[in-house]
Amino acid sequence: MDDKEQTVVQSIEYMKQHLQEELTSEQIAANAGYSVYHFTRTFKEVTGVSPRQYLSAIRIQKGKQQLIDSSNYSVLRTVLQVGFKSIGTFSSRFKHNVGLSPKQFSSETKRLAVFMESQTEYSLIDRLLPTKPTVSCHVKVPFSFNGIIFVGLFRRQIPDEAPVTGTAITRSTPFCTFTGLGPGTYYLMAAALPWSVNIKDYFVPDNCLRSKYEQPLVITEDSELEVSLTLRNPQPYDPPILINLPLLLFQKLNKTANGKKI
DNA sequence: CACGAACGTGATTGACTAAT
DNA sequence: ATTAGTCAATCACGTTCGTG
Repeated sequence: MDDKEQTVVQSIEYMKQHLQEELTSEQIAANAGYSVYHFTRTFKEVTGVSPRQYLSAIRIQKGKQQLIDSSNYSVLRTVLQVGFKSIGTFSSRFKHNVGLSPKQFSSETKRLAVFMESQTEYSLIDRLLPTKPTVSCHVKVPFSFNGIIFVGLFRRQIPDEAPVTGTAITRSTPFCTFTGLGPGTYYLMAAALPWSVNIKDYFVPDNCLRSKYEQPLVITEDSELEVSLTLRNPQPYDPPILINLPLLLFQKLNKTANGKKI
């Protein structure tokens, strides 16, 4: 790790240790010993997102952990431990990020985990319509990996909301094609969830292999892009994965089953 | 190249209300 | 509890420029 990365990793630790408090970028920057201006730049350079976005993401991620861990469910307690001051804000942010409200998340998680486990031999092949624009993606997977690989196109550089489009693949067919995209700028990211004994790994997947295409993908009406992703080990400065991968898979399979276009 | 400062603009926040 | 909406204050992003 170079100096920048170390600074950022330290700051992330600082954020995690002070989650309950109000934190401004100013404080975080001061802790790192830089001005807000320079710190924000450095932080974004390393993580791809602003300190603020990152902090929000950590809060929601911690919330997910709490909701999975705690046997006695209480949104209010979670909210306070995670640094939100109003239940309403937490609830709506959580829903936006995770796709389920805190309560639903808490109650549906086990069911979704069972569903995930049942997907060892699934096939999810999108019909290849020749409609431009298209983005074809090949994923390089380590030989040792055994699990399910999620690939998606996101609006933001952090997977904190459902992808514009996404799919799941396996090592045996490590490629996919996205079609029917509107013009715009997208970020291509992948996460590889190994089969796990701990359901937390499915819902708070911060130790999974991942990959992000370095450049933003600028899609115009007749784009035909071909890109390649290489899965790598997680880095300590990687932004949390807030989206609910099992849920997205579940929803996608349901749509497919209904014969609807994805 | 590493860093700091100023500033306008747009985004985010959390406190509301209110309906479900 | 959740969701949706409003709203004012705050915050931070990006840009531009300055310094050594």
